[in-house]
Amino acid sequence: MKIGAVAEALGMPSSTIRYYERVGLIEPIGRVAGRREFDEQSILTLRFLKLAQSAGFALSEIRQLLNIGFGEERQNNDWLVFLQNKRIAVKAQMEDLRHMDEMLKKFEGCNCATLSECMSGSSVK
Amino acid sequence: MKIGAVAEALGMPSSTIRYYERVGLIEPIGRVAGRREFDEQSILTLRFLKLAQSAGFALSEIRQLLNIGFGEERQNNDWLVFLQNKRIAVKAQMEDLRHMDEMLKKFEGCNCATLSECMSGSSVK
DNA sequence: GCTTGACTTAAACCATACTTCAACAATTAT
DNA sequence: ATAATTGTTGAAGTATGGTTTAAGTCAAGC
Repeated sequence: MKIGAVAEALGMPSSTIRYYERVGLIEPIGRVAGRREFDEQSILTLRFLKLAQSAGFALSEIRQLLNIGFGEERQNNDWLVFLQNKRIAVKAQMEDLRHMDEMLKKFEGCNCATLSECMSGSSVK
Repeated sequence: MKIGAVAEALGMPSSTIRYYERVGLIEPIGRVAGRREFDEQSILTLRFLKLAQSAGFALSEIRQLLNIGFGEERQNNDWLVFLQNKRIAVKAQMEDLRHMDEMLKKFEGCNCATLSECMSGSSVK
């Protein structure tokens, strides 16, 4: 699959994909006559990148996930610690969002004249 | 309460608070002898700002929440639509995070040699 | 043989969110 | 009283993150 098709399929510009390769987020893509030829694996990695990004991960974090995740480093427990910390961060983020949603819900239903009134009211801490 | 004390209390630099006022995120703070004097209301707004921010809202979104939330515009239903959209976005974000957490959990427990293997496996779509 | 898509590297761009500066004024501590 | 601290302004600068573009070349397919 050539870069244009991949870009189309994943909904990201080719330039971005080239950039990801350039900065080492994805493995160097094999060339056929100088053109990148993507296999399932690299496309999956790009898909993962997109998902992780939309979940709020920075490219630098995704890089860590991709780099230290598979291979020899897997044996030591840095990886495990890293993952656990990430999961804690994800849960904290979800907690923030839950809290925010509660607040929005309160806003939706209330008749407060000011934000302060709303925030100091019962259901929003 | 003066800016230094507020900054201290909320854990944000004074410069940031001045910036928020400058760009209109918070109401102009009344001055006493040229110095800002913060009341409960403005401190609550700052608190809200911090919370919303940690929940992943951009300042531009927070601005909308603060600007169109209270006052006459409250009467029309733009506000309601806006809130509903925000809540949908929040839920979508939570969904992404849930998905990400599932993936991280999978990584934690698996022995896959590659990310692709891991991602194409059973529990991660 | 020309359009289309891809290639390279370096530099440019855009957005977000602050932060710093200079120069001066008011407050507070000694 | 005077020195140290804290505050004021507006404008410009910085940091980070993530692309995107420019300029020039190359190869493939119609």
